[in-house]
Parts: sequence; structure tokens; C-alpha cells
Amino acid sequence: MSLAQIEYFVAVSETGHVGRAAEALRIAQPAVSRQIRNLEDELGARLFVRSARGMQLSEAGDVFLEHARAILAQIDDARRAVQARGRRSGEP
Amino acid sequence: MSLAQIEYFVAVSETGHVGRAAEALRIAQPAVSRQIRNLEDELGARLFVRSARGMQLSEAGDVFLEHARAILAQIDDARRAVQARGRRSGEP
DNA sequence: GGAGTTTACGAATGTCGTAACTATC
DNA sequence: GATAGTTACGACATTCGTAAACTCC
Repeated sequence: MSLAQIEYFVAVSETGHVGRAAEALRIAQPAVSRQIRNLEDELGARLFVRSARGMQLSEAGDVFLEHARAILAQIDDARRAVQARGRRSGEP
Repeated sequence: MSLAQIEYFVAVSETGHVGRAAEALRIAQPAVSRQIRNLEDELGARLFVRSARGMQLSEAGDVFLEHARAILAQIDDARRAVQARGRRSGEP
């Protein structure tokens, strides 16, 4: 599991399409498709139901989405907190 | 920022040494040293005070450590939650 | 001089993009 | 036949490990 995979997953969840997500992320579709598949393989669960019109969250995917957003938010918090503290007392 | 960097950082924080952390992580020292440096560069703050006897958390590092642990815990939560749900209603 | 960290460099791994394939409507 | 996702494959980038160099007691 990588942060990129989590970001890709959230993008696909929000757009409902691998293609739209890839466009928003400024990368090509296959990269997104592969990472989603890798993530599903690692977790041992299908996160999306594939249909001919796009990607719909499965139950497991729905559960994961909340956690994924929390993780990304926490990463952001961490970055902000350490940068604020780092500037105050840190480097030359 | 990557999950590996966060794991390496926590390991160095807990052991107080790059070498001990590397041993615990089952990888070589330089890999840990580089990732810590990359993390510091990206965050724009020194996370450790280097001394001749090891690595001590700086103030910024202390702040980051709490967040780092929270992130890893949340990753674990996510994994557990989606696996529990995935097995129940998911794959063939 | 010894314990510990960092730099240098080649090897291995992973990720990406283009192009071709598959499937569903 | 059009739309959307996946597979194949070569190119690019990142990360790793071994070996050597550096630093502070």
C-alpha cells in the first residue's frame, strides 16, 4: 500500500471513472488501473464493481474510502504541523 | 513523503540509531539514512539532532512522531476494516 | 581508534506512458 | 461502433546494497 494508491483510489471513487480520475491526476489511465488492482490484490478485496459505464464502490470500497480520506487528511496535518514547528526553531 | 519513510522515521525515533533501526527493519543503514534525509528535505525541517552517539529527536521531530504513529495506526485500521468487510461480502 | 552516519556507484525494483486488446452497451 | 477498463512492453525513475569516506568522542 502506498500513498499514491490511496490518492488514486479516492480520485476514482470521486469521479466514478478510471479515465476521469487519471485526467484529474494528470497521468495516464493504465497507471491508475494498475494501482487500483494492486491495492485490491494486497487488501484481498474488490474495492469497486466494474460496469461498462465506470467504477462503483463496493461495500469494502465504501468502508475503505472513509479510512483513505482520514489517512490523507492526517498526512496533511503532519506536514503542516512539522513545517510550522520546523520554521520556528529549526534550520539556519 | 512515503509510508516507508514514515516507518523508517518511527524506527529511528524508537531506537535512537540509524543502524539499530535498519537492523530492525531488515535493510541496510544507507537506505534508512537517505530516506530520513529525503523526508527532512521535503518537510523543510530537521527531524533529528545528529550526535556522535546516535539520533535524537528535534522539536519538529517530536511533533512529527505523534502524527507519524497516528498515520501508521490509521493505515492498519484501514487494512483491517476493509479486509473484514471484504471477506464477508466480496470475492468468489 | 571506534562507533556511527553519510556519500558514491552499480544493480535491482517499481512506475509510467504508448499502443494494442477486451468487454459491454 | 463507441465508451471504458485492462494487458503488453519498453523507457524512465526510485530505492536498495556494498564499499569507501567522513565525524565526533
